[in-house]
Amino acid sequence: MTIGLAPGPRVRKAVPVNSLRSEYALDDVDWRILTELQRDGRLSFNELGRRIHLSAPSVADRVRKLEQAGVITGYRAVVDPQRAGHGITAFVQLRCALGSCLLRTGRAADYPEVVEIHKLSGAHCTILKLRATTLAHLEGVIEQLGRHGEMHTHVVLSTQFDEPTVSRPGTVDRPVTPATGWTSPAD
Amino acid sequence: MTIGLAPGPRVRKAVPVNSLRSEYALDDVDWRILTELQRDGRLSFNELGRRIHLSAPSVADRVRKLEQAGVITGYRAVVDPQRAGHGITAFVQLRCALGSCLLRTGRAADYPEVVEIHKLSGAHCTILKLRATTLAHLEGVIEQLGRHGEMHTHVVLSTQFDEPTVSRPGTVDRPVTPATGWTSPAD
DNA sequence: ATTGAAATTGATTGTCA
DNA sequence: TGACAATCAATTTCAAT
Repeated sequence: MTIGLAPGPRVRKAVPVNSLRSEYALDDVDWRILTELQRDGRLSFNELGRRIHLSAPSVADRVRKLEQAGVITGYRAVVDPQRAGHGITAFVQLRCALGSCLLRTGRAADYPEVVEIHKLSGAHCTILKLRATTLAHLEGVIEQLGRHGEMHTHVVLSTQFDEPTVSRPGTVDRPVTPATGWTSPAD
Repeated sequence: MTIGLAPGPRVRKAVPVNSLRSEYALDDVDWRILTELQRDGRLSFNELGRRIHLSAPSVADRVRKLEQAGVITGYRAVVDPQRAGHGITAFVQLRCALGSCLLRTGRAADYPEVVEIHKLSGAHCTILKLRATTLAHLEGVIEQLGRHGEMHTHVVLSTQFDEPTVSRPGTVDRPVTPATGWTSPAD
């Protein structure tokens, strides 16, 4: 009963990552949809409508508009890095040498270990989030990256919280998701 | 055709976050499933099986095992923070005062703005990722957080890459997802 | 693990308020 | 815009090979 119940078609495509830079105004209904869909991205229009008290055709329309407006950029399964063999997480701050900035030269995205790249204000121009299988693995990546400039490495000992969910601006309804599934690399 | 095609049932529940600390060994098939499901979390067993050349019942079985093993922890819609009104992202490093460590006292998870909490090695004991609607908003949060210890704030100017996807350890098949939908707070 | 069949559920359409 | 009802299509699941 906990397991899958019923069959039925569901073929909505992942996401046409169309970028319409229109300022889509989100109302209450939109936010309820986003909340539910961030909690369970596989909800059917039927079930979703049931939860937010709206008819299936209506929610379908809303969802499509949210997708086309670029608010919803996709649907994905969330994989626990630990259980998938990527036990090590690290943050790397680096100040790029002018000529060899990682963002321009090395194509940091070429490293599968690089999960995030952000340009920052402050002394260090960039912060990277890395994910590696072992410390040895991490060491290798760090070594490679080191060529792109001065860097500071911070190895994550444990992750207390990691919830990409976007919540409604004026609301403090964080679903209090305890760090389930997130553990120390050493535990 | 780009839009939804066909109807059909799909009621698989979000995720029984059961924590079975069994070392589930992932083989090639598992990784192909994870890859596809991370790309499109709404794939049906049929379509998924079609893509990895496996029968629907088989993939269903696999997926269920991956869920129960805690490898797949959920399915969620991905929302673009920018388009959802959260234009500001920031990293905060803080060294907790012994008595008032954020992780123990303040329940950092109570702040909806706190999206990630990691304990670190190195001088600063913790790194937080924040998400706010405006700089003023961020300022307020920072101020609150400041009571928990010495901290360094880094505001994200732009995000080049943000792909939570977990890739197969030995593989370098990163889908080269350009920073679509990720832009500077100021653009 | 695959193939087949049955049952169920979901998506979509058109119409009305 | 949303709700309702009906049609159609695809999926899930179960059985047996």
